[in-house]
Amino acid sequence: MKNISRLKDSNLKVTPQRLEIVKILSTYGHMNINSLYEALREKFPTLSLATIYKNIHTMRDKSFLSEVKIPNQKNLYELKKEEHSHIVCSKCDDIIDIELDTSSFINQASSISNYKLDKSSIVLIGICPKCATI
Amino acid sequence: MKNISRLKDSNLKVTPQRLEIVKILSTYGHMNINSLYEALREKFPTLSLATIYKNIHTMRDKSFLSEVKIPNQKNLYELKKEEHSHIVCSKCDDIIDIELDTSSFINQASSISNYKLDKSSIVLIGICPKCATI
DNA sequence: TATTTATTGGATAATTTTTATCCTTAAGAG
DNA sequence: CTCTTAAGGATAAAAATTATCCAATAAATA
Repeated sequence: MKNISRLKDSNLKVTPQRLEIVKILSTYGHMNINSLYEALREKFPTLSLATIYKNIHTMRDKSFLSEVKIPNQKNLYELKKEEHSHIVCSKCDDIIDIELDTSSFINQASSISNYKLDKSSIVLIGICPKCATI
Repeated sequence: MKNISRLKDSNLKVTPQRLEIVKILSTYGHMNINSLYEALREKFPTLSLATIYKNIHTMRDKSFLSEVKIPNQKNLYELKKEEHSHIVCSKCDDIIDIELDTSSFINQASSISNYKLDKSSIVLIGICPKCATI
């Protein structure tokens, strides 16, 4: 199965708990510690909170997942993929990924600041189509 | 004094502690709870941690300051000003403000996502000029 | 396949961070 | 100047995170 090799590729031992973390995160996209915990407990009722923290940390250290910081929300975690930005609805808090061309933006910032920029953490905030109709 | 009227304009009672918070934040720009606490204790050795949390919250609620989330850092707080982005050095963690033209960027994102976007939280990460020379 | 080693998971304690409570003090309206 | 309301300090309580210990297990290797 694909998730198994994904874990192995990152030098992470394959355990049922870890596979479930991957499964849940690929289903829901972004989750904070608590919702991840609750989702995991459905399959593993005895799973310890410490297990989540430990896994989140090792997975983050091995760049298997990344931490996402959204204004007014707890830290979220998502499976690593190509660099992308996030759009969040200020009404329903729904988050989507979006791939944007940031090059002109980063060039602009580089020349103004003289920093050598290589990464970005971009969150755009607004109203999603659903909430807009309500 | 200017800081007094700034507080009053936001319907915040003017206290010595609050004035010092404004002074420190306008000096250092961005601070997390702990460094703010330590800085405040120099002038008010008996200042309680609760005082900071209470003030940070009411000031945030009244849009007197804003919370800034930077990858791999604790929440930071800065005095409210025009919308701007942040650039952070991944070596020395130094943060600077930068005003960028985000309009084309936001337009791009709006048309792709169908969200009505009105705010952004943008952090660009790289190496600052100082660290680049070392 | 069996054995061994190193890592992981679970339980729990310890720390750290944040929030709540209570009472005294002080800002500022009237 | 007096009064009302909010703020500050001390502290407890709660929530979040990290650390520790040991049994269980993944997976390397014999």
